[in-house]
Amino acid sequence: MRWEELDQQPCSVARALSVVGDRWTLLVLRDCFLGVRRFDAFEKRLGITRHVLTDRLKKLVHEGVLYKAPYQDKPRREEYRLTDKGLDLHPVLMALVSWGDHHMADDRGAPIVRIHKGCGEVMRPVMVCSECGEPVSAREVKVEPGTGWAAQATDVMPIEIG
Amino acid sequence: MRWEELDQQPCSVARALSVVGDRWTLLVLRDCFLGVRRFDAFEKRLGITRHVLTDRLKKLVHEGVLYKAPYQDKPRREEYRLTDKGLDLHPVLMALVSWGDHHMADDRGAPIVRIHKGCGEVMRPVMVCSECGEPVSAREVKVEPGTGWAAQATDVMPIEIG
DNA sequence: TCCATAGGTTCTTTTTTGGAACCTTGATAC
DNA sequence: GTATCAAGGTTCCAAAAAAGAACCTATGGA
Repeated sequence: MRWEELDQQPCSVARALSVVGDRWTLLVLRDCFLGVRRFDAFEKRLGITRHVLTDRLKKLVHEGVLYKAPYQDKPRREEYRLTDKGLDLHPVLMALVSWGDHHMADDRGAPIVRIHKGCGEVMRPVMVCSECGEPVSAREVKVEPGTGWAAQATDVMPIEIG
Repeated sequence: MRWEELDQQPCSVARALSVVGDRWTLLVLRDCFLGVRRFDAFEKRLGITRHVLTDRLKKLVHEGVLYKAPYQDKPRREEYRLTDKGLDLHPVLMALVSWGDHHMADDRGAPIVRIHKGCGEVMRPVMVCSECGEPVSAREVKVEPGTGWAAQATDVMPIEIG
């Protein structure tokens, strides 16, 4: 499979990664969630080349994850903001943050802490089951083909992890 | 910032992405969570080139996300399995699945469904606050520097998203 | 002897990045 | 009026990474 065919796979992970799965995209989105909106701010913070930044922002707008909103005329300037589709990526960033805090932090601890406005406490994100509310780990989830499953000769049925 | 310097950033997202943030790594891990363990199985399922697959598996072993376990002698063969550090990436994959199911599915619905063994129901993963147990969305989280924060001239303080 | 299998390595070509310079529109300084 | 600056790009070239195919090694079987 070529990278460009990813979005046609019968797999939500593959389809999601076809949008956010390349080198800089999730870092651009991290900055979006931190409130960064302008081209030169992304450039300065990320140290990304302008060429690549242009490309990633265009792609994210095209996919409906960001939208361009004018913030002045004469000369016209536009900034990039998260759409609802983009805001829905928050759990992905939170999951990465959580893993990074746990497994990649140095001895000084987490560089950034998150406070849940609802309860006012410093929080960790926890993944729970939508049905029973219990935290879910890898071994507690079984996968099965769903309605969108279209088996192809090259597909391998998912099996359970041991 | 060059891509290779990502792991030195004072940001858990950047550090996490320095391990799993390139083109094929998260797809390799998806297959690990589905029970795939052998080189040729990854190759057939992903359609990735052998060169890139070798490189990604080596990197994941080096980072402690996978480990090699022998499954036969004469000739010696080894398979790749998730370590605890690797299993902890499950929420990242779940978050991507959830977003993909919601925003990238075609009209046939999700290709794969997940069943929570604990309650037996078809589940969606939900991100909740570790302190109060309520679901958290992007707008309900405030970020602040933590103990590992080491401000540098080029750093920009996180601001709240609007 | 010939073929197959698992797990790679090597080679060449095509795409992506990195890095720097240049362009455009208007605002402001001299 | 000329010079400079800012934001948000585009263009060009070199370096790095990925795609695609062929080759290598150890063993086992027909």
